[in-house]
Amino acid sequence: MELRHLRYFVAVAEELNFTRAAERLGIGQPPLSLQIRQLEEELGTQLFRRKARGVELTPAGKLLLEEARIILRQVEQAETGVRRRARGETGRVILGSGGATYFHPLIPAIIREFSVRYPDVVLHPQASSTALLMARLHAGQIDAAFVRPSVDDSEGLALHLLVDEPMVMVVPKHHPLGTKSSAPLRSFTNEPFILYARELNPDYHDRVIAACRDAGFEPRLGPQAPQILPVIPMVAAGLGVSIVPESTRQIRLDGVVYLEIEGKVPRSRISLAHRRDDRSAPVRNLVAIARRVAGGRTGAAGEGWRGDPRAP
Amino acid sequence: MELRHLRYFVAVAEELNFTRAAERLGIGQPPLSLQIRQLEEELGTQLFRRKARGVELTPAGKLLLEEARIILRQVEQAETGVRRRARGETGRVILGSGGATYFHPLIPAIIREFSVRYPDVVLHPQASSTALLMARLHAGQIDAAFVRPSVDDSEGLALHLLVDEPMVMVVPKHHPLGTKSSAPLRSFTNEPFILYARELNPDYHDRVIAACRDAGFEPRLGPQAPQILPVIPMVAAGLGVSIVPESTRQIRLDGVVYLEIEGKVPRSRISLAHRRDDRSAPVRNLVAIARRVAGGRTGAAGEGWRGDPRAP
DNA sequence: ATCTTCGATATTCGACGCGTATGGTTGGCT
DNA sequence: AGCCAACCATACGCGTCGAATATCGAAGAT
Repeated sequence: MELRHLRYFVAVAEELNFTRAAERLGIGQPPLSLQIRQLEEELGTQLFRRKARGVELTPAGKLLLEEARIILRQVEQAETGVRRRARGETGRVILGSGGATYFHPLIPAIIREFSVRYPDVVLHPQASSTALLMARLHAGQIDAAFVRPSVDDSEGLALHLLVDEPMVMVVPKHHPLGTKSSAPLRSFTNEPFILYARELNPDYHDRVIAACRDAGFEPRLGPQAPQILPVIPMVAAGLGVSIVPESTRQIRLDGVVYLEIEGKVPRSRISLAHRRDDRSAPVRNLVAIARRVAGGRTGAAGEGWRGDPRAP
Repeated sequence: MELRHLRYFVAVAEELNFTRAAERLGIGQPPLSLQIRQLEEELGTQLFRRKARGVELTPAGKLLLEEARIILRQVEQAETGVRRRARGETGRVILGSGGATYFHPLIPAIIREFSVRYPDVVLHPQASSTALLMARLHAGQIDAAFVRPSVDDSEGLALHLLVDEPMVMVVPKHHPLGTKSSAPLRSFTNEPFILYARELNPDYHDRVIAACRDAGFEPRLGPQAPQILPVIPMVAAGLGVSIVPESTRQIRLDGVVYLEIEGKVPRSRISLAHRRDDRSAPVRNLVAIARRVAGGRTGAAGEGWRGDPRAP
């Protein structure tokens, strides 16, 4: 049996007239008669009772009409379903977010935009550390992730630069610098410097150290934080000072003060990472939307997420 | 899209190898490749990712695999469903029963046998009077009925004789005849004779009267009963005497006594009636089973349902 | 580097679905 | 009663499409 048989059968069953059904199908009446006859022979039973004026359905024909309609509808739904899946309009994206990237307004904006454009793609957000996310990406456990990457192209992963934001100093409220709104980085000489654990993101760690050396001092290492985010409450607790991406200023924790860095400003990038060989349409769409929402800010020397307080 | 595409697709998706799938389908590999390509073009997307060693499903392919399996299963079920319906193994029969026919053991035996043989045919039993059942048959409200018919072939209805049973006399317990086990019909001379209303089954009525005249007397008409069945309690109530089909002896009502008729014994027939133009398979099957269960008793001069107490 | 595996391509053949022409039956109209 | 119109079945030629055979090409495996 082929779908043609069912399509023809439904047409005849609805018209109860071979000639009209054939016209509706855009074929001649004789081939239609033949196809119906074939169907009847294959099923071993009459489907229509041929009367002088048109035809009528036999009980078996009535049953087949119900079934055929269901099948044809299902085929149609399968077609559009597959097409939509291919366009990335349905499906699932497990989306990681690390390094406190979700505090940058661009990230929720991207996610919001994607959800609006692709409401039938189920997003599974997952917050973790950049290093863990990279590993899970490789392992196929997640599909994409917002990260502050160490290298621009780790094996097999594609990275799309979205943000390049300046970092800011963060000190306890009652720190001598607490009344200022900016300071040179070297003000941190001899201050206990809270850092993101090196194992989890060597690049970030090293860039911070390098920034200090650039500013002319060797940071006095204080306690380590497992992620960027916990650095803030640790500073609030008076365990030391640190520098963090400007977007974490969103965390208006009582007890901490953010200062813009005078002089050469270290910067931190946010990229969207996914497997390079992942041709999945939803991920492609996510990347496209991310780049679009990031807009002009995607350049290698991209701006911060707002009025760029960068040094000359 | 045709079912062929789906069948081929599922084979490839299951084997993940065009060559093996083609073997399984009993076709060559090149045509299989072509059909899959056609399907992909129609859907506007790749369904397989061709790798050096075999192929793998794309996300759209995975979705289509699920859908295709469902569709193919549904097509199969539709086929077998239609075949079964055509054989009368599924469906519905509205089955009337009139004239107290259901007290003849053959009737429940037929119904039981039919239910066992065709467990998926839903039987809707309906007890009524013979005349009403005939009308409903004509109107298509019921499909078949056990009746004690007046004529052997009313317009458009086919009748299959199942039973030809003797009638017996029924008298109140304290009637002078109440101690006997048989009597001549003329013992009813001058007794009030309870009869089934003539309008509802003229034939039955007339045959009873004729039997009395044969026996040499004119029955003295007593009260009328709307159906055969209520005759028995009316006799028990002392309203008169009557004759009833032997099978109603099953009703062992306190206060009535049944007597075999000596001499020429009037008889009553049970037939299975259905519309002559009704080719519905379940009805055909019901007729076949009824004739089989009725066995040798179907002859025009068929026996009673047990040891035939017929006059010579 | 060579061989093997496996899918793609090219070409021919055959079957089947479709169109045109025609026949046959039945119900309705005059 | 007879003719006509409606409508399905049959007959036959044509074109398309699906399948088989032969061959190629790419990518792992040894």
